[in-house]
Amino acid sequence: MAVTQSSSPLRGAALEAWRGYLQSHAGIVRELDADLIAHHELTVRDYEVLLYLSQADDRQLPMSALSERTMLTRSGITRLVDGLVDQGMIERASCERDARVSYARLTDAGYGKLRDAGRTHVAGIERLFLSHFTAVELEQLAELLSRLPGATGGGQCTAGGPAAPPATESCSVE
Amino acid sequence: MAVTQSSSPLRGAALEAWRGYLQSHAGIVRELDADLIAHHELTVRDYEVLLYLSQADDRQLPMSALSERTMLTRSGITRLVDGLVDQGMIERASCERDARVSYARLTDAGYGKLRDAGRTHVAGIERLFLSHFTAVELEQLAELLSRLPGATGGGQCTAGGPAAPPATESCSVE
DNA sequence: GGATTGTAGTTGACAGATCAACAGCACCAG
DNA sequence: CTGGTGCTGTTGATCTGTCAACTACAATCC
Repeated sequence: MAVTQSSSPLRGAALEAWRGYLQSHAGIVRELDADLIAHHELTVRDYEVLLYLSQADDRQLPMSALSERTMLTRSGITRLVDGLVDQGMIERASCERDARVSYARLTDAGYGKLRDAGRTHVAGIERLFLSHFTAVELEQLAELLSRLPGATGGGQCTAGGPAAPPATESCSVE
Repeated sequence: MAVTQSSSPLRGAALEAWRGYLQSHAGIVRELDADLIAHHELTVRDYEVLLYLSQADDRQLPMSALSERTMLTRSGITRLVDGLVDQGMIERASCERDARVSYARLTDAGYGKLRDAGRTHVAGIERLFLSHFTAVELEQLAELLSRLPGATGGGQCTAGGPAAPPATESCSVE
């Protein structure tokens, strides 16, 4: 389990890897957020939600599915979606089969906004993250990061709803 | 520059790498935080601040130096430090040479708390992050992540204060 | 010296997210 | 069909951190 020396200080590559992991994340997310807000009045979180919806069947997803994908709390998602509903990008819909679930559905306006913002966002990701690596390195990185907790699969929708994840995902609307 | 195709959707390894990066970070930090709070009533941020102070000369650092290292705003650091002062882990000190700067100095109580919490925290980092990689892989990872913005060097103290970073850093008090 | 410019830190107002508690519904056991 | 258990989503209270504005001081230029 490699936890035998758990009380020894972190050293060398281990420390660098960990620090790099933490600090780069903070810096990149902050800048992506600033970019998206400046150009589209949209948060990275907002964008993420719109994106997930755009990839789902009928462009809708139960709240809890959004919660899992975004790593937010259910209550966090409720409030985030509230905001997007106020802006007209999302509308709520009820589920016929299970009256507990409430779908968040992407509106046409939301889809349009997502397309616009997507250009900015993908450009940002490439500039701040992808452009620093070669294709081979990206594969290495993907493989390494996939072993970490939370990164596995992304989590399916546990509700019996029709929210089967599409086979090929993308990070901007195509 | 590799930004020529900036409007194309992210695919394959690029997408996996990026998703893994985001999701693993959220999951790991959340769990580390829960661990530390449960066992020591301390946030990861709190821990980070105490750690940086413990590594500095005289166990003190100007607020802005803390701000750079933690990737927090100056105002964020003010409030975080306020909390740690209330808990008696940090005390404020003024600078003789520059009346604008205010040092945060680690108290003995804070140092003790840091030592205790360090065991939990390092164990958590090893369990959630390090244990998934070999030594060679950690070197690769460190090298790859070091290219990302925000991960470079960690930033020195811009104030003329005596806060020269130590040559060998560690991630827990030794 | 005196004015200008820039830096360090704090504060008020606010956004973002969490936790705990709750209401409504599904489902299984009896 | 009735009761218990568990899941979904929302709400109130709270916390954390940001932004913008401000004070106080330093440094530079005239």
